[in-house]
Amino acid sequence: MQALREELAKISSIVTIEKGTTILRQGEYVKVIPLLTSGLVKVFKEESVNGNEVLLYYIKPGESCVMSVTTLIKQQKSHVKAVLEQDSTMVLIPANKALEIAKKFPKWNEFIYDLFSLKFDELLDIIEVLTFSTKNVRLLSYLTKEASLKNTKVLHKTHQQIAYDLGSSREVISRLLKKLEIEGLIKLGQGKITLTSE
Amino acid sequence: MQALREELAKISSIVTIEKGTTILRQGEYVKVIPLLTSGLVKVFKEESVNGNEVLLYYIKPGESCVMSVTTLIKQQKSHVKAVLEQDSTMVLIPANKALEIAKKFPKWNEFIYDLFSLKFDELLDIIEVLTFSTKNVRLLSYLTKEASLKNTKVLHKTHQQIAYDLGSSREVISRLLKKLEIEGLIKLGQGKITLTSE
DNA sequence: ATTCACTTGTGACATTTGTCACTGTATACC
DNA sequence: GGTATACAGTGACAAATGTCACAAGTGAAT
Repeated sequence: MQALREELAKISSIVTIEKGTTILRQGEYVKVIPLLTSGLVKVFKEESVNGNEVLLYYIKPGESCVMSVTTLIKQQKSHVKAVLEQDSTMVLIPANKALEIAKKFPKWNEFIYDLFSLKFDELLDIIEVLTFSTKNVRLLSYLTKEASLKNTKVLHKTHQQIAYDLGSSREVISRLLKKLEIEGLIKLGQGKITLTSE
Repeated sequence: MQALREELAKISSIVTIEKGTTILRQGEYVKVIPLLTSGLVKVFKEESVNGNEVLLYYIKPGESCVMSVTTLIKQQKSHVKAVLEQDSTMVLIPANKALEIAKKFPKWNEFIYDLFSLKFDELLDIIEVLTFSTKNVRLLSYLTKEASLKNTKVLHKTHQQIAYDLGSSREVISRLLKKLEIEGLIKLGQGKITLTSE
């Protein structure tokens, strides 16, 4: 594992990129495999026709972008979009070196498998909720996940932003949030949502 | 690649299992990695509370079950259910040998990565349709995928079966199918749906 | 204190989906 | 032919969601 770290340090570059930057566009080819060391990345699926999008999952520090890995191997265009949610630092592994790494270090494959499994499970959860639940369940699950990720009870988000993440409309989100507030699960403020843990 | 095949032949057993058998249950631990040589396997996600389920994707001949691979590596319970849609033959790779294989044959990892990428994309498609489209789009996409998979224009399915696969109800599916028939996209018969390709 | 931009609330309405309670129709088997 | 049995159609209704058109609130800057 130490050897792997040294090898990566040798062939990779480290960059810091600012919040809001799109580091991977849908339809683009992958040139590097990013390994996040600090910050947070959101991964979206864009609707093929309109410009709408849904949040799929986050990439946290210590994780990489599994989609980069596969699109690299299969030489195909990316089917997702990745945007920095916070200023982030990442190690960039050049595409051509990544395959060698995988061959030389079995640990690397285990790492990737682990990630795949994690993200696969997150997609499964989304599909389950989308299929069997109403939007307020989806919304609540989004809020709690968001809160645990940022490690806070207070989310600084507008209803519109949430609507984008969930592929819904602002009015619907507003109404549902209001309901959740009435149920006592959250407290609403301007551009701010507080989870009331009970 | 030849060496890999020989190695697999040495350590694995081949079995033929009949249609309808559940080869992997949700919550169960994985003991073998199946490699399908003939037949067809459906993979479902079950709702955690009720018994409802959604079809996620199929495993075709030449493919393996990616969920088996990761749940094996991570030693976790399966989050999906796999049922034989047709009588199927498969090579069973013992769990303890699978890791050795992965280390010895880089090709094996590539194979798994490819599969992962494929199935990941299918999940993304489902999420996209669930988020941005109505059920009739989802239904149509289901029917065409089903038809291309079985390589026929005639599907032998009842409305109830389709409802189960999509996690919906029979009445809804019936109504939507009727609409699709009026639009001229399909022709309905008892337990039978014919796609009219134009 | 006023203004302005951003954010949120709201009522009305159309669609979509799910559910219930039936009715009608094929098909196979006797 | 008659009759089960599985399969499909239907009407009525409620709930969920999306959309439109505004109204109202909030907070920062001047």
